Amino acid sequence: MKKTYLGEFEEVVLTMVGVIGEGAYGNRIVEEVEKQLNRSVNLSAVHITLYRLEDKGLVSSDMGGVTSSRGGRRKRFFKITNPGLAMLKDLQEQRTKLWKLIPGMNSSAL
Amino acid sequence: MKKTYLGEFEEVVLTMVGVIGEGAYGNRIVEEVEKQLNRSVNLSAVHITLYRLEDKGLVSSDMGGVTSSRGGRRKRFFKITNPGLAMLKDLQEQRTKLWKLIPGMNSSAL
DNA sequence: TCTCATTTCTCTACAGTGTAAAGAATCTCT
DNA sequence: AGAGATTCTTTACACTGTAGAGAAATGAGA
Repeated sequence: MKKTYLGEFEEVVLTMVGVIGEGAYGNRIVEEVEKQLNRSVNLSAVHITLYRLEDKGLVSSDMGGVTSSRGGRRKRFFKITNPGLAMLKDLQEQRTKLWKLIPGMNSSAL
Repeated sequence: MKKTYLGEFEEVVLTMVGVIGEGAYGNRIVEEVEKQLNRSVNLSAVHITLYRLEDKGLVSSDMGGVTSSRGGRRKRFFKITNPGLAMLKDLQEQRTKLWKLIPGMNSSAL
């Protein structure tokens, strides 16, 4: 649990963990980012970012069971914490407020 | 004009330039950030960020006239460009879409 | 006009974040 | 037990966040 500041990609990953809900882990998050944002990302970029989020207390993790149908290392599952959700809400509130003050921004898009 | 990626503080500054509209310059932006986000920022942090935004073509700048009532160096005024506004719109659209997918997020806050 | 105080911009520096690549660990199947 | 598959972990470096020092330009007063 370090600073409370959140970088751009950290916010993306945190958001995806929230969107996925149960069963969020490395490759699943990569797929979700590519599907939702149409943006290619690296698996280890996601992992290192998840660790940083965990250091900040915004996500928590535990190792999954040995239920894999196919071979491979055990998955580490992540889920968003209450502070993590609160941070997303703060960002949401902050931005919606500001967007309404910018001429040329379409408020009805909200 | 370099990459198109936008960091967290870069987005804040870009947004403020959009909010202020006419007459956005260093100290004015500092004040606006502290007022809107209740967050203390350094003047040179704002400046270096403005230059990076200008490199990316998201804001443009020109020097102000000699109309200062009190002494001091001339101001450099910044304004948001069309690509800059388009980027904010993209971010807005992207996030509102994702927020609606997260259980526990209040969509009515939008 | 010269110096001073004021205001703002510019440069330098370093920690934090974004991203990729290489490698280690652990599982299933034969 | 060995081979292949899948995922996690470590290492590394460019980009972004932030602060501090200092240079430049303007108005006021001696």
